[in-house]
Amino acid sequence: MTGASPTPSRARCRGITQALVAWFRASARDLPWRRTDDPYRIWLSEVMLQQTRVETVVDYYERFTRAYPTVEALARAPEQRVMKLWEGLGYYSRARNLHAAARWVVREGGGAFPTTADDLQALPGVGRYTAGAVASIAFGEPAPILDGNVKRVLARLFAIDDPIDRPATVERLWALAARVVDRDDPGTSNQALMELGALVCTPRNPRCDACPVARRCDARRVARVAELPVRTPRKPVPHHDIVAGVLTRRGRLLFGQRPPGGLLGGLWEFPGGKVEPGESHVEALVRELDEELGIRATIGPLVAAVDHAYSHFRITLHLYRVEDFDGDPTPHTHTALRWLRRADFERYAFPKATLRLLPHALD
DNA sequence: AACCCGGGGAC
DNA sequence: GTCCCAGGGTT
Repeated sequence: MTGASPTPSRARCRGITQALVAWFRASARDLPWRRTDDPYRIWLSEVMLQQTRVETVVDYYERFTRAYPTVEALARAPEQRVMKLWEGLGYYSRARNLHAAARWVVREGGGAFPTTADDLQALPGVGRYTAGAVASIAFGEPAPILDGNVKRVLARLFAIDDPIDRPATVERLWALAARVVDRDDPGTSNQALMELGALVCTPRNPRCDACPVARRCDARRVARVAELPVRTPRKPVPHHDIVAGVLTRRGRLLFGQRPPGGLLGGLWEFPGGKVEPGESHVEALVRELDEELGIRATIGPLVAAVDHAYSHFRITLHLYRVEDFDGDPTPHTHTALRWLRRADFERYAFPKATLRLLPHALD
C-alpha cells in the first residue's frame, strides 16, 4: 500500500489551517514559553521539549530561565551547573549542545540569534524541527515543522498508511507540513498542529468528536483513525544486571564522571558495570573496579537495588558496599573521579537510578 | 539507512 | 506490562 496519493489541494490545506488556528486561539494551553517572544526562551523550550512531554518540561523551564534569564547568562554558566539543572530530563547531550550554542551565539553573534531556519540549524542541537519551530514562532518565518504529534496528525488527516518512521514517508510528511503552514501566522499554525496532536489527535483514544478538523480528516472519513499512523515494529528491549560499588573514605563516597557524548554523558555515578554471562555479582564488581579504577576490592553486603528503564534497554542496578581495597583509585574509563560529601550532591548531576540509590548509600 | 541517546506519563 | 513523546547526532 505505498500508493502515491495526490497532493492535497491548496484550498483543502488552507481550510485545515484556518480551522486549526481558530481552534488553537480558543483552546490553547497557557504555557510559559507561549508568554514570551524572546528567541532565547523559545529555543530553550524547544530543546527541552525534544522527546519530552510538556508537563515534564514546565518545571525545568521555569528553573532554568530563573537561573539563566538570557543567552548571555547561559553562556557564562559553568557546564556542571547547566548539567545539574538538566538532571532528570534525559538526553543530556541536549544540555551540552545548548550550552555550546549559547556560547557560540554570544561570541559570534554578539548575543543575537540567527533569525532564519537555515541559520538556526547550524547551531549544535538544532535540527530541522527545532530550526523550523524557532524560526516560525520567534521570527514569523513560514517554515514547516514535523514532530511526533504532527506526523500523527498529518498521517490521519491525509490517511497515510506508509510507516511514518520510514525516511521516504518522513519526506512526504515534511512536504505536507509545508503545505499547511499559515503564511500569515506560521508560529500559531505550527503550534496548533502540535497542540491538536497533544490534546485531541492522541495516539490512543483520539477525541474526534472534539476535533476542529474531523470533517476534513481522511482517516475519519474511511473509519481508520485507530489504525493510523502505522509504525515499523520495534525490537524487544534487553535487560541487564549492573553492579556498582560504594567506596568510602573519611565519610566521603567515590563517584566517577561518565565521558561526554555517550549514555548519561557528563553525569556522576558509582563505579561498576555490566554483569557478564556466567559471572556472579561479586566477580563482576571486582572485575569492573579493577578495570575502571585499578584497585583490588573486597565486596561487602548489598546496599540496595533499583530497576530502571531506558528507551532501548532495562537494567537492575545492584549497589554493594566495598569493605576494603588495595591501590589508589585512578580514572581508567571515567573523565574524572571525585570523593564527594553529602553537601556536594547538590552541585553534581546524577542519573535517575543513581539518585534513587544515594539515600541508601549514605546509611 | 541504522543506530544511539533518558525518563516518564497514559493506558 | 506497552507505547511514545514539541528530535538530533553519528556512522
